[in-house]
Amino acid sequence: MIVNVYGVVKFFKPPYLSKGTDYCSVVTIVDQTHVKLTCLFFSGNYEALPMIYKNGDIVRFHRLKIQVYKKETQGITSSGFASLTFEGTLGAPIIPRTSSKCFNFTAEDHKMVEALRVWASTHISPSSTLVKLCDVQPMQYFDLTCQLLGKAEVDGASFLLKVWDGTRTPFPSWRVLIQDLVLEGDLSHIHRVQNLTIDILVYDNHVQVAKSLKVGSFLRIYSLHTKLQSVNSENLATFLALEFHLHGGTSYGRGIRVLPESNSDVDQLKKVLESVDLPANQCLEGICQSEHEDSFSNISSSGSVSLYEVERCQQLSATILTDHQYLEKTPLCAILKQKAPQQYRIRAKLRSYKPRRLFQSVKLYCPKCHSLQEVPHEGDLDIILQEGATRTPDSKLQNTSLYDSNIWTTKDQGERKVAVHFVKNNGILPLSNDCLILIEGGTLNEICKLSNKFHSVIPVRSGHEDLEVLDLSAPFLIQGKIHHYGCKQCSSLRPIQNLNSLVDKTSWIPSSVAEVLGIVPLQHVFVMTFTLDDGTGVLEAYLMDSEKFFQIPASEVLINDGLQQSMDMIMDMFCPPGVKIDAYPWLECFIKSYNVTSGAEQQSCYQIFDTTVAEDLI
DNA sequence: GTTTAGGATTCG
Repeated sequence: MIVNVYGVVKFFKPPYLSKGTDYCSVVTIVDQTHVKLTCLFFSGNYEALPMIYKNGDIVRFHRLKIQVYKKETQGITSSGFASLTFEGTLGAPIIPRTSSKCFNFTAEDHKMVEALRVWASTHISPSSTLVKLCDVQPMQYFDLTCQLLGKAEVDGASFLLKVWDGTRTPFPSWRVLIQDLVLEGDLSHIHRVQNLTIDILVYDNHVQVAKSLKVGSFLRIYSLHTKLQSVNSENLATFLALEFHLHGGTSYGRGIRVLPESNSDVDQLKKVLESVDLPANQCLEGICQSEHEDSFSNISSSGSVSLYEVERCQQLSATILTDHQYLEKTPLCAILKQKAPQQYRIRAKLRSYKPRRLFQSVKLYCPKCHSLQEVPHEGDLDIILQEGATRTPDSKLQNTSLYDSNIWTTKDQGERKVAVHFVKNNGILPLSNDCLILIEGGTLNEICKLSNKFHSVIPVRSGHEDLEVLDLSAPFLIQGKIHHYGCKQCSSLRPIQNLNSLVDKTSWIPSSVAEVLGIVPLQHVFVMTFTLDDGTGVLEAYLMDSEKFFQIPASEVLINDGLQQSMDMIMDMFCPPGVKIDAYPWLECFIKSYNVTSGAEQQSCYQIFDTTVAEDLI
């Protein structure tokens, strides 16, 4: 059949040249019925395809043909196809984007767009992939709204785009080597804002599009990939740089789209770009970085270098203090002679550190009793869960006002019973990604699979009067891959029915869940010993950090390859392998001394505080 | 009124 249909865009691929004769765009829409429809659009005319800029946009398709492909209903362009697209933001002006010269738009249509906006505002998650450069993380895919400042051919398969959005990346952008004179753009402007520009390499099918872009135009680049790389330079041992890649293909909507000047996001971007305080920015941050700017070596640096900037370069430090900047530096030899407790600002190099393996440095810390314990291994966890699974789910504890229950009996596993209790929100079951489930008798493998589907999982067992949290050797709450643990000494477990006291039963904030269940949550921390050397003496200081020092959450590092890579690169930057200590970077640290008594002997020990990796200078 | 693509991340 041929239909006219309204919907909210849930997914889309911006128009791209197909292998046939036409441009192609794939769009998935959804509406109040929660039914999704994936549509394929073809046209020899780029403008004739729906002008979708982001998920959440509202569309109206006319003369859409409905067909079946692989047992799924799909929409496809039929002759006379036409579309209208509207911004999805509540309250935004209702202005149709279309290439149609004439179309009907009644008061009823107006109401339809508004109704879809209202529905989308609570049912479609706001586009989390739209990220400013200051918020990009290493190893991330995101959509970038930016202005094109320069472009250059690199080779047949890749092309360089230099863009900015007025904010500064947490790590300096890599600089792609290009031949002199191939960079198209206002070179002096690019030089002026170089600390705010990033280099993006686009590959394969995107090269043709990139070539045709006009410098100065506003772009949205979809599914741009970041990667953190350690780079060797002549005057610094190593530093970290963020690479930006637009890989070949169109998976996940990878592509580039030019945004019209009338677009509201472009409007906002322009305001940000105009308010960028160039002279101040350049003076404070430009100099150190320009040392390793290779693609600009052909551009003469104008103006003189102030003393302040020179000093800043000489002081180049891989860590900085987050407080106590007023303190004078103390040489290590002086600290070693003094009695604890004291506080010092020091400047030293990291001669070595322990443990060498990352997973050995992550521990669980109780902020109440200050005890430290190991993160349970997967194998141990499986055993703990299996022990918890020996009791048979008690049918009296199923289907309460708090949850709906279901029981499964496994085959060929001794008739093991698994009970899953789905926690309701005001008597109604939420969508699975908002839903907390309680599971009795599940294996680690089953729990992991369920935690991918559901917001949160709590392993439980049947008690006398209520379900109970398992022994605190097991995580009391599992969210995605993150396991939340509680302190055995400090917690006094309360019944599961206490979850009823949480008003919003869809957000499941770990600290709130812990509180109502009487659990004192443990914190994931890095625990490491740094051997610091400033040439006057050597001192061992320990570091305990949840995410302030490395700016990497210890709770996630063991389950995230990208974070592990970042962590390894930071440590390699502090302590570059195969390099003499002279070439190591300086670390500026704040340390506290304290006394430890063991038997009759008293010893001074040291801990690093209020210090963080200097992202802007490494 | 053919074909293209038919959502589902990477060579770099």
